Amino acid sequence: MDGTAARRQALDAAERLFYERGIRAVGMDEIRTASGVSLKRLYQLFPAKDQLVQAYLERRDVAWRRRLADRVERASDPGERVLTVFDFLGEWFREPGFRGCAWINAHGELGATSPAVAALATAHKTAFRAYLAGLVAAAGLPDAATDHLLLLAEGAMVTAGVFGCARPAAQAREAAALLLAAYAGARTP
Amino acid sequence: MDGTAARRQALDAAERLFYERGIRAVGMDEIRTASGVSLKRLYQLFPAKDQLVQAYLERRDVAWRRRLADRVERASDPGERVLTVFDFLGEWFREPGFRGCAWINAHGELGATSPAVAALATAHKTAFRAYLAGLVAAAGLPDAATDHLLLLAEGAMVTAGVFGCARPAAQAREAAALLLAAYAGARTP
DNA sequence: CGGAGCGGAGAACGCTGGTTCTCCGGGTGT
DNA sequence: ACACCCGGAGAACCAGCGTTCTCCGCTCCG
Repeated sequence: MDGTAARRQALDAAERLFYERGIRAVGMDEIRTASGVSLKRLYQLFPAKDQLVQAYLERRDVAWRRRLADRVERASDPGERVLTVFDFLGEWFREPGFRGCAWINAHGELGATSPAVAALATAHKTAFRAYLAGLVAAAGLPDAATDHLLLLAEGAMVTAGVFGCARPAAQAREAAALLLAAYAGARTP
Repeated sequence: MDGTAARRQALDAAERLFYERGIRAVGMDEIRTASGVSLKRLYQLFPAKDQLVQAYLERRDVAWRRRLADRVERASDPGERVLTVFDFLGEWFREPGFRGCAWINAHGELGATSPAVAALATAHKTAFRAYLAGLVAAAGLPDAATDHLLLLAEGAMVTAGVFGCARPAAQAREAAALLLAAYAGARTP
């Protein structure tokens, strides 16, 4: 097994376990068992658990935002694209094992004690917000819409996580559609 | 020091430390030092850390919802009351040491391993939603408004927590005001 | 004044988990 | 064939922490 394969397997196991159970609840030993990568190798690849945690959050950030973008691009109308974000959320919430937003969870668990984790969480949310801002601009919506939609999306993530239910995605989509209509109404009264 | 005073001091210290740093990051020894309650007494009052955690979440739930209700009741107009929720959030976010919603954080950290914590988090959010539903009904708004407002409020809490900034409260209030106008417009077009 | 019980301080205990070390087998170059 | 290196398995080490125990002084009652 070469280095990149070991790295991938380690990150796969770490991602599954950290997300499923929380970061501090998972020991390195368990990651070794789940990944089949020996402790020695694990510590060569990631000299401390912290770094494995950071690599997990970074890789998941890239993958999550690519999945979002892929899903959104299946809609062609700029106005529709904004709402597609909430369809994506609904599909995500329905996946088995969904347990809320990994960055919100990591921030709540470790944000106070690990500046690196806190920074990765804000970086992820900043990137998500920037992506939304692009959709909002392309749809000709007012700038304020970015933050309104961000709040609906974040609210849907936590609510779905805490209640273990996908409905918040549809409710957020409804609210977003009402807001979109309200912006349009205000522009051309 | 009698039992109820010791209990209060223990919970005060636990609440401050658990909220500030995360639950697993705080040891019983630290709670003893911060509260001045001996370990022996601590374990008489709360036979295990779990129970102290649950008592913390329960007491904070009551206090938080009372503060919310007190703040909202300062507005008299039913429509205004709904928006006052977001003013309350803004004041909360601005308090020194604000670090997001305690129940969202606890759920992210322990929800997967402690059914009791998960249940307390959903109970708190259910109670908050029920309170919103009362305000929505009193204002004559459609039922769907409850969940829309809930999502905005939850989104504001996480966003303020992750970015360490109070603006999301004002943005959520803006979005809520737009939604309120949209409901009114739909009812009397 | 003496003993008994209560409570505090902090040590002790056992377990968990992050990190390192030891031992060993298997492949490789000469 | 033989020395050598790489990597795996798992033990070992050490610190932190939940929980319990020991010792001691104080107070309260006879």
